[in-house]
Amino acid sequence: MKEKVVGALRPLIPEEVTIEVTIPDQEAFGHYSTNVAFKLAKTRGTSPITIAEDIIKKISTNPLFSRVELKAPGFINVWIQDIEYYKELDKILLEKETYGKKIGKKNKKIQIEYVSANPTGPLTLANGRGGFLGDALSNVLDSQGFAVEREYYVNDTGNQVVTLGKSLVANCGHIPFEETFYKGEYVAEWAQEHKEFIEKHKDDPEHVGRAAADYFLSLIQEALEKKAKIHFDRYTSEQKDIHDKKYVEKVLDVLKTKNVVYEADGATWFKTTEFDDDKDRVLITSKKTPTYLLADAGHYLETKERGFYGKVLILGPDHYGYVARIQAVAKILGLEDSRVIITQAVRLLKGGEEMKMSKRKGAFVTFSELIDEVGVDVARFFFLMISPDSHMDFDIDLAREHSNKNPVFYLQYAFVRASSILQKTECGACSDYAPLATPEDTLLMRKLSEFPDILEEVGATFSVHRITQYAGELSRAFHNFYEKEHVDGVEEKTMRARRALVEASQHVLGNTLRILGCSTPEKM
RNA sequence: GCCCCCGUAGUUCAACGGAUAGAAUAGCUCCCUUCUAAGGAGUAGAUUGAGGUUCGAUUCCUCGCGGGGGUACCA
Repeated sequence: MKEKVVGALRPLIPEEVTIEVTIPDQEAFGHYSTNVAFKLAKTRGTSPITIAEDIIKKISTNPLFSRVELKAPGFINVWIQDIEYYKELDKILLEKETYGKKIGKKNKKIQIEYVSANPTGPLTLANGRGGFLGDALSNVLDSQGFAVEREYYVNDTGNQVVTLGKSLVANCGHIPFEETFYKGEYVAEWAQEHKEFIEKHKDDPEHVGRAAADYFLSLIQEALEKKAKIHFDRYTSEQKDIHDKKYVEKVLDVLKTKNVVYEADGATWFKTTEFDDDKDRVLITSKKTPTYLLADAGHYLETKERGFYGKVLILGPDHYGYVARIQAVAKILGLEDSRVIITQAVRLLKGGEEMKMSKRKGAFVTFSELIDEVGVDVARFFFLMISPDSHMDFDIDLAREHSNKNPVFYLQYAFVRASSILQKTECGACSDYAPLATPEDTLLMRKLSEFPDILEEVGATFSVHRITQYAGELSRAFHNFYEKEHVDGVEEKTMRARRALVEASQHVLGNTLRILGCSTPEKM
């Protein structure tokens, strides 16, 4: 609907001025509102009022609007003709679960990499936050016509695997324990269960580490796919897909041809300072081992070679320092659209006191445990409500209490109520929506039509939490409608119109839940 | 030290530079002969401080004050 409003204004506004159209928080200011008059006033040197008056004169005859109004100091507020909303209802009833999706060729390949937790232990809450975000963002981009690949990059080789192996060997008492080793319960458990295996391979910690890593990865996969419903198209193996396929060597050659590589102090460096980094970074150490940056660069090259025009990398707060250098890689390789989203920390509280999460120290509540505690829909919705930039406090003691009061139930309950009405009423198709005249009817009707606009906006800005916001507004509109208006037991024409409205609501409520990755229960 | 994020109701979070700063939850008052009360109506409650830019600042800039994270030839 927003698109139509912009379309009506477009011919009147110079091309270089972007037209912003918002939905005012109160109906007295119109269904839609724009501030273009303010923007034009700046360049033209006339008052916003004069400009707005001029624009209003020209659009007031447009059949799209039922009313157009100037509001001081220069807002242009418009009301949409009912017929436009009726058309939208028809569209929803026709398109059903595809309403809001952009159909057509999916020729833009974009890769979303998320979680990518090292297989050295269970998933943390921070991993989960990025996981939910990546999963939901993938759903949105998919709906907006991108060919999305959901990727988990598995660091299944290198130093940390050796360290994990050594931690296990040390756990069985074959070598002394060192400060850098992994300490969690999970390490001790695995060591206990594989005593003989570890003893046999105690001189090859990498072998031990790899076996354990394989096991931890299988646990992670199970927790993600089955429990958290966070899905991936591809688990890319650093060893098999990058090292074995020579991407490390290949990318080094590429970087060299771009003149951004030099030798110093026996190491090979990448001139990332030319790309807003604080300092240059090492690609190959003086001991002639490649760093993770080089392997990751190989990974980016592999993505680029498989035809992706863009990549979104979702990382936890501990990887902030990595952004500049990986963006340098993306730029050099010519990846058209490379974005990095840093999710801020999830602070875990217990009875109001902070609990430190640390894989190495082993003191933490895992992502799986959280889901066991509150359920996947609640955890997902709660995490997705919050902007990735916000630090997040999660009190595990209040978790169950939160779960009983979580807004996701409010949304699901609206869906259940809609489904229930549809089951209990029966009538033919509706051809006349005019009986939808009460404030509750029309507010709900208008709210439904916002759904495609929200998806489009999130597709462009990646602000997934806007969807959970919208979900709250939509379900509120529905519950209000449900309380005040009846479908059953009213006059035939009204019943037909209302039932159609309920059916449309059920589709949009369902679509909202599905795009967030939450379930759509028929009963609660 | 330097870099990044955050600071909004008692609490957890919203608010492309827009209009009377929104929700949820906790509190208080009401509403179940009604398509599921996991609901609805009402009430009370907030922008860390000082400057600046602007017609307009929670939002942008500067400086404080708080909290978190990052600053390896580790990953």
